[in-house]
Amino acid sequence: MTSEPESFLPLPTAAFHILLAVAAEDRHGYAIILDVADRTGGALKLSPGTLYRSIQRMLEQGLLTEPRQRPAPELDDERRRYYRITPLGRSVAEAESRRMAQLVRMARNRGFAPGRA
Amino acid sequence: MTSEPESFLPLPTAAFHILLAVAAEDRHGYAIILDVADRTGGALKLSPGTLYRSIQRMLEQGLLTEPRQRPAPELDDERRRYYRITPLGRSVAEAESRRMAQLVRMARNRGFAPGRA
DNA sequence: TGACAATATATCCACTATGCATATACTCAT
DNA sequence: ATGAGTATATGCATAGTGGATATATTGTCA
Repeated sequence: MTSEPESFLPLPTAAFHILLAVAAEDRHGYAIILDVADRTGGALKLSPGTLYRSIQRMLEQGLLTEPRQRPAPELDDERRRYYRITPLGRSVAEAESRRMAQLVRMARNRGFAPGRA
Repeated sequence: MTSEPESFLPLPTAAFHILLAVAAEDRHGYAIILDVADRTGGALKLSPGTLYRSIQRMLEQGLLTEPRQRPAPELDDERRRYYRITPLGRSVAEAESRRMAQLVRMARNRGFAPGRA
């Protein structure tokens, strides 16, 4: 069995935001908090409890990996732990995107003025 | 204070599907289960535990009401309890639609091919 | 007729996800 | 040197969910 991306759906809000944060480049935990707050205009501030527990779970599930490579020492902060999205993480994020897009379409059909996505 | 629709976000998956189910017409619990299963092509089957507890919560929150009026006796099933969306429920569903549409847009920007919503 | 599936609502238990508080420790600006 | 900011981690309480179970009625069909 290939661990169907669909079996992870619906993805917890925090997990989806974390995947969005590391989509383009590796990021460490605190940088993820900042990225999410920034992207949502401050509407979603991940609490440390949610963030670090979500990351732990996602590492176990294989949605994230922790690359052993560190940035150049003069740019590094030893406290940081960096995270990278896996191919599975990418498929899951795509599946969740499709699920939500479909939900928005349903909402439009039922008269909840969507403001086209 | 007017009970900001945004304070309900993110809406639990079940709650959003329930609001979609009663958007156009009053429905009873079991009919909601069927509507959700039908709309999602069987992907989401609300369990009784989730459905009836969600409904209870949503009644308390003022997202749903239970109209006292029963269907004509010859069409009625006395066991049924019908639910209707409230104006607040409608605003909350609209706010959640906007939140999800925005999330889909973010996903597209970060390269998670969305299939336009 | 008798059995079984479907309709209909409700509660119990266990687990997951989340927020808030707390803890630790280092860095940076004033 | 004081405090804000950076950075990760855990403890505790609560909310949301699924699955099992319970109860009772209705419909199918062999």
